Amino acid sequence: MPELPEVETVRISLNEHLLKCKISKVRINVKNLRFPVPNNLEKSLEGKVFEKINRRGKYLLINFKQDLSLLVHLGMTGVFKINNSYSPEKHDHIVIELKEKFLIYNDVRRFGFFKVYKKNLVMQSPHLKKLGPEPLDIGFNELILKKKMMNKTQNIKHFLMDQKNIAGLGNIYCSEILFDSKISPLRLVNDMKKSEIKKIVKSIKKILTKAIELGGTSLSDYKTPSGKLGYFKNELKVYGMENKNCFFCKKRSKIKKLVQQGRSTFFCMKCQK
DNA sequence: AGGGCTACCTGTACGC
DNA sequence: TGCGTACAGGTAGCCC
Repeated sequence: MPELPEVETVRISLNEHLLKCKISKVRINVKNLRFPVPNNLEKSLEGKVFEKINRRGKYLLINFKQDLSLLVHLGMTGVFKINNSYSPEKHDHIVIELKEKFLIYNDVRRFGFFKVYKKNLVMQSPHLKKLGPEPLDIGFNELILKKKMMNKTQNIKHFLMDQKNIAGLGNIYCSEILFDSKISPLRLVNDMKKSEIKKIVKSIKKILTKAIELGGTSLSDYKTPSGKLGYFKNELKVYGMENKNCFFCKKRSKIKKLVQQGRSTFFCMKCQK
């Protein structure tokens, strides 16, 4: 499910609902997520009070008033649900009880994970340490990307997908970003012109910002913690659009699908050079 | 050191 | 209807 816009939407929603709430009880139904749920998670969380929730790339950093940060990755199908009462559903792995509220972690494929850190150590976690820059930071620009591209021979789609280069882009938004910047996903990074890199940076910011405004993209699993869908689905121009007329050149060309590094890429051969 | 590929898991869609 | 297969928003950890 979740790339940067979805995780950011979840972050905003959790912040709205959980700030200052105190955890009364934690129940773990399934221990084997991507990594084992920390042994003492129930004990670590009970009695804790939610503070500001942050995001880095596709990771959530859930902070507590006490000296504790919960690092959460949603994998492919991880969702949080916030309800006033609890009625069990399939794949509810972690149920966190608050005063008159339940926070539930549900994850069909179990690729998500939870890890517990002391506040000052969470940024040192191996997951976060290797992440590239935040694409929506003001300081993120073509010079930073260009530097990362030096001496690399990969195609641009693969490059954008690598979290070491930029944090937060995934399979949907990489196709959409390259379509928006009219750059072919097959282009190799070492022969990209500065003007093209600039276009890509502009498209990254534009697409991600718009997607956050619309609450992310709901394909099958993804919903916000309060159960809302993400409406960027209606803005997708190429992802999942194989054989459809191209949004830009209309009937002159159809969207093609190809597989790069084992992942589907969608693009227009006429518009993207 | 750096890159490429696979495994992890369940659900769904599709062809036969 | 049922079975087999391919594919799905991600990434750690293996191998080369």
